[in-house]
Amino acid sequence: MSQSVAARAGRPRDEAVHRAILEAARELIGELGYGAFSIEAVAARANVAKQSIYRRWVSKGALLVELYMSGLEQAVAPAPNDFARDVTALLTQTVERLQDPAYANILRGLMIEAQTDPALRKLVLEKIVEPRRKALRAVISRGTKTGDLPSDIDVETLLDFVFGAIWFNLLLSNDGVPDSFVDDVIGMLRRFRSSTNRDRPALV
Amino acid sequence: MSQSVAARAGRPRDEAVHRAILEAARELIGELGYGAFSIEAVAARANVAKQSIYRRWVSKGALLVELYMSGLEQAVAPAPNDFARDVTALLTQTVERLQDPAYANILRGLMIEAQTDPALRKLVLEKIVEPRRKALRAVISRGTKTGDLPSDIDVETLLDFVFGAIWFNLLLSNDGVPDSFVDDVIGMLRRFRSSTNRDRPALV
Amino acid sequence: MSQSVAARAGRPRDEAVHRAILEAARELIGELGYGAFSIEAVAARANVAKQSIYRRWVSKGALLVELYMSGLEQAVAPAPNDFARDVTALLTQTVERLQDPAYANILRGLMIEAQTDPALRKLVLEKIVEPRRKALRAVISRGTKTGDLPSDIDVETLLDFVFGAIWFNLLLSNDGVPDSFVDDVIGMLRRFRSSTNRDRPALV
Amino acid sequence: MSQSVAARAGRPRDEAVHRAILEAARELIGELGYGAFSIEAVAARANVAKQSIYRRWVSKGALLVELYMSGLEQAVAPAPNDFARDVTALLTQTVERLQDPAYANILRGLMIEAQTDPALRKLVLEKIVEPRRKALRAVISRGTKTGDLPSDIDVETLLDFVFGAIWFNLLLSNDGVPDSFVDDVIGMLRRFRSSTNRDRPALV
DNA sequence: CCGTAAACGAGACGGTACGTCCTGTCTTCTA
DNA sequence: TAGAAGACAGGACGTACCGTCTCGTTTACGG
Repeated sequence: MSQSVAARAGRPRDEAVHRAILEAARELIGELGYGAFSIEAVAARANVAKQSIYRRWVSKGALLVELYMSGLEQAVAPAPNDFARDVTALLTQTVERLQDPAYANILRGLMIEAQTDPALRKLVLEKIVEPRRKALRAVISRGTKTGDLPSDIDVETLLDFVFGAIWFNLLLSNDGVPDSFVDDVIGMLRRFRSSTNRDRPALV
Repeated sequence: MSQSVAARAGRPRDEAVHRAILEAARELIGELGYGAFSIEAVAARANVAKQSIYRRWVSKGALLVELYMSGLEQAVAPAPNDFARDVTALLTQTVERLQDPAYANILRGLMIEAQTDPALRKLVLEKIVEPRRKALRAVISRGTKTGDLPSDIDVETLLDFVFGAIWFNLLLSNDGVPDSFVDDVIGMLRRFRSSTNRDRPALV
Repeated sequence: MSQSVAARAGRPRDEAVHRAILEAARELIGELGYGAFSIEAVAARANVAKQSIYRRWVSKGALLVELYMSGLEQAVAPAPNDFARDVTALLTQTVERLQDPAYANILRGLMIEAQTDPALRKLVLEKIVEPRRKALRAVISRGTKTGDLPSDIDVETLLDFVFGAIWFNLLLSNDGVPDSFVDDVIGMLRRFRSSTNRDRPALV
Repeated sequence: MSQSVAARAGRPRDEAVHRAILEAARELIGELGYGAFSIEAVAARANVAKQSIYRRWVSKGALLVELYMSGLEQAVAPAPNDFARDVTALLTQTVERLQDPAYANILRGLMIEAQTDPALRKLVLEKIVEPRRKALRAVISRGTKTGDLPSDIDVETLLDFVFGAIWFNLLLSNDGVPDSFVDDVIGMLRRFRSSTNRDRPALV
């Protein structure tokens, strides 16, 4: 929680080393895939000692997390205007990033590592998964207020649906997340809207 | 012609060896997780030569596929009565299997291996993913005819939602697929129900 | 010692198989050297079952022995005329056979196998080493009678010298047994002769 | 310039590891023979990673070479007094070392490996064979000057004889190099002695 | 001429060792 | 202390052969 890192004794970490590692890692995983992504390979490509990597990240997974985050532009909160446009903006941002093989492979690698590293699994949830869910949760929440979604929609399950589908396509499908994905989701969300309008009165 | 498979020359594969491997593998992955699942460990526990494993399966992943399938009872087609009950039956079967740590770990392992093995990814889709999708697709299809679901629902995206959510929970969530999952899905599906008839025109 | 093998029940050994194995073995060891000479490789090249090899020879070494002997023409006893010519004839025969890479490699292989197989070591001594020594021993013996060699020469050590030098060159030298070898030996043997003539009278 | 070898970067090789490997190797090959001498066995007995062996020696044979040399006391040049005593001293040293099963097995192993490894064959010649030949060559050379040997003796063939006989007995004979060997050689060398002066013309 | 019995191709099997790769830690020298 | 370099114990990989075994099929001979 201490923000300004207490200046430690001795030689300070070299920022250039940090960057060189991230760059080498991104190249490797982007060009050759996760299979070629080993600490040794990264160190070799970055002309850096293995120890310099372990000094900064506790595991391959931790490096992947930073690798994923380092390229993230500040996620701009969508101007709250139109529900469909907000959803589209949010998901398009996510999906487009997955067109980049580097990003896609980083996420694949994170998923692999998380399976045998509980600490990393937690980290992935906190740093990568939850922020995205939070953003979509906010949009959905606004949608329930504008009537674009039923007010009693099961938000968490809906989030599981949407992000689950993205992960699934990323990890298993032949062509990654399909181009039509965002539209498809919008199409599904529209289904809920109407159910609100007409059903609800009849039932309650 | 009644001889379905021409008897190959040479000593036939020993069925007991086959079983011993699968059993050892299931024990290892069930008790110690995917991290302990190495060909060497399986061979050692099964009292079998490594080569006897490589002779049967081209990769760790291929073994995992058979491991997953070997325990599958014939999937009984649900008696086509009630939509909600059919969905419940189908998903409960799937979700309950994931309570078994062995099955869950097998699927986690498959996901890991599939990331660096395109042939395996295809195999997983064909042998594991698609059959389940097919089953749910059939139930959904019946649902559209009985009016439980709108007839123009986007079936494939819906399947992505449901199975994506399952995979996501299996791979990343703290507690695996939640107990309420099947009910949650039913709840979501109900949202679509009455929307079928004629609210589309009103919206578009 | 029973010469006519008692006719056993069952299918008799196939002589063609026998020959095919020897032929394949000779090709392999001649062309690719002893490193490529494995039972599996021989069986594969001969289109023969491994068992058919083990049925005939207890070990790789035993096969090598037969391989070595199978090509040996009956060693003609040199007509007892001139000492130097007898020695030359005998050694030339030996040395020339070693020009054939197949023979040379067979002997190298035999030496290798003999190091870890006492039974084979004995066999090599009996079947390959001793016959040659016996032949040279006879020539030397005649030489002592004709005065070409001193009568009290240490025959066994002399045999060790000559055949030791051959083995040494075969196994370690850059170019195998040198072309001049037979002449060199004759030259050395001549040294002994003269010692007889002059020393002996003075000494005895 | 006093720093004979530029200190290489990185952690230096651990001298204790080096010794542990040699010791384990010597024990194995001495007690159990060359058949038990595998890199894996050596690593296991030395409590050392296989890689630590491969890092130091390119092959089993290279390790054997060092193993052979590591125990060699500085070969003291024999005080040039009596020819027979010099020869005796030199050969006794060689032969006695072969009484040690470890040394004998090391040389047997070297011979085995050299047959399929040309680089090793060269190394054995350079590091093991040639130094011994050089030593005996020097003694012989002195012998020709003192009249103990004819001045025009064929030195290299003589060396082939002596060392060939040693190798031959080491590799194939029932009891290794015989106890009488050194005396036998001396006896043979004496044969040459008086032949030096002028019997050549008489013979040719 | 029919059954017994071994030979035969084929290839499975338990084992052992190979040489390589990578992990995460360590030890050195040089900033 | 950081950093490059690389050693280290350990673990697993996938491959190659070993010598034995178990199949189905073939080929003699002896009753």
